[in-house]
Amino acid sequence: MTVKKLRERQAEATRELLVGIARERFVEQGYAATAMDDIVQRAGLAKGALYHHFSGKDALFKAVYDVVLEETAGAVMAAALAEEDPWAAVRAGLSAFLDACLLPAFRRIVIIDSVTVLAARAWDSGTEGVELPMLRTVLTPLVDSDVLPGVGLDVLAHVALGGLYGSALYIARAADPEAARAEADVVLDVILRGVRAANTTGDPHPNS
Amino acid sequence: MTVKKLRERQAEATRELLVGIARERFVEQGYAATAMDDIVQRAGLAKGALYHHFSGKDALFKAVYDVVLEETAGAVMAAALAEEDPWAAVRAGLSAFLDACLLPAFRRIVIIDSVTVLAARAWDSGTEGVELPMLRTVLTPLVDSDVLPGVGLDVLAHVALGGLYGSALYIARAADPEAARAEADVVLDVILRGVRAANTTGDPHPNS
DNA sequence: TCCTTCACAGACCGACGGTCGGTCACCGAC
DNA sequence: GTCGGTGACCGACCGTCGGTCTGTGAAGGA
Repeated sequence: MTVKKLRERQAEATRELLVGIARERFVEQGYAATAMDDIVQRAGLAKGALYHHFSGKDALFKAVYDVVLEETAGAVMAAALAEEDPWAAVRAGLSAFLDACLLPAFRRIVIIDSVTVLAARAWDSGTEGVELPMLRTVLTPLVDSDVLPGVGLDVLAHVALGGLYGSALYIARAADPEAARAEADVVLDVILRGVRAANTTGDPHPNS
Repeated sequence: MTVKKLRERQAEATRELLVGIARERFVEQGYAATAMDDIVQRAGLAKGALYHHFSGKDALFKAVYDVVLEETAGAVMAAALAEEDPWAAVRAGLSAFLDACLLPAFRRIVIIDSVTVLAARAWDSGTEGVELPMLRTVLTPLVDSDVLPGVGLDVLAHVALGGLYGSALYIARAADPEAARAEADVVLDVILRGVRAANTTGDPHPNS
């Protein structure tokens, strides 16, 4: 199956070319301000080619979105799964996420535009993204064990994701992203340690 | 000044009419799917009238956004300011916010569409919304006092706002909004009590 | 070699956001 | 009152953009 026919390879190449150009434009100008004609022209193709590979503008965005998301999701999951302790895993994933927030592509595609563009498709229907399952994986040990009693996994994942997005926006707005990242780190750490200390039995919480 | 000329009253009336119709359409179909022609036709006016009052589609949305936001922001602030204790104020405002999340207008306009539509205008420039100052007001006592040491007010407000948005999205997606609201309430309460207990000196945190 | 398949071309369409010259009712000045 | 100015509103028009449709030429199995 690694041996592909010439036609398939060419088609895949143009598809990736289109996704690449689209990604560049979406990140730079945003979804609404990017014209399909512009993408097509920069790729040296005609509109027919684009619509042969993607059913519409939103589908093209979705393809870009998937690539960008997978790039960071992989790093975050890897960081989290490398830890044994559930709390440490959360902490590590959180740090990896904040690193991702320093990348313009992640901010523009995943944080800003995805909400509106994919609203009708991914949320109203049963489809789900990658972030929530990811968060669920990381948070499950906390809910399953005796800590955090009576807390729904889904709600917790949503609230956590929201908090992460909030910090992402703060970093996105800041003049100095690096410094903002450090600030966000402090806040998230305080919240994390707070929840941990208050809901852990038999653990003398370190106060300073 | 309550005595207004006929022309002014008429103009204001049409302006409010347009905002009302626009709000209805934006909430029902979302920003992108709503056509200016449709709004104009439903209002029984011509396009010229609309563009006489609003510089563009985004300006019209901003007007709707301001109205919707002010409606809920007033309720949230009132609930928060009615409390003496800072933590109780946060708790009360939080509850009022979750109530607001049950309203479709707030979800669609403020949570979903505002992020993208007002992105270029409100974020890149120095302009700020109403939510963040509001949150800052509520959170200032916590940061100023000895609790939550070393935490930046702005970051905390952003993360808190994000968490609230996350819960809002969870409620928006849920089949049973009322039940979802209750779930979100539990999660936010756990986080709140956690942070409070872990960072309050001389307060024996109630564990159950 | 033929002929099916398919990636790709590019002219075309309808819809939508936005513009602009024109019209007419209102309002202050004399 | 009437007269000139103002401004709310009209609606035809334009440019752009997402999306469609028919065509075409090369790839590849028979």
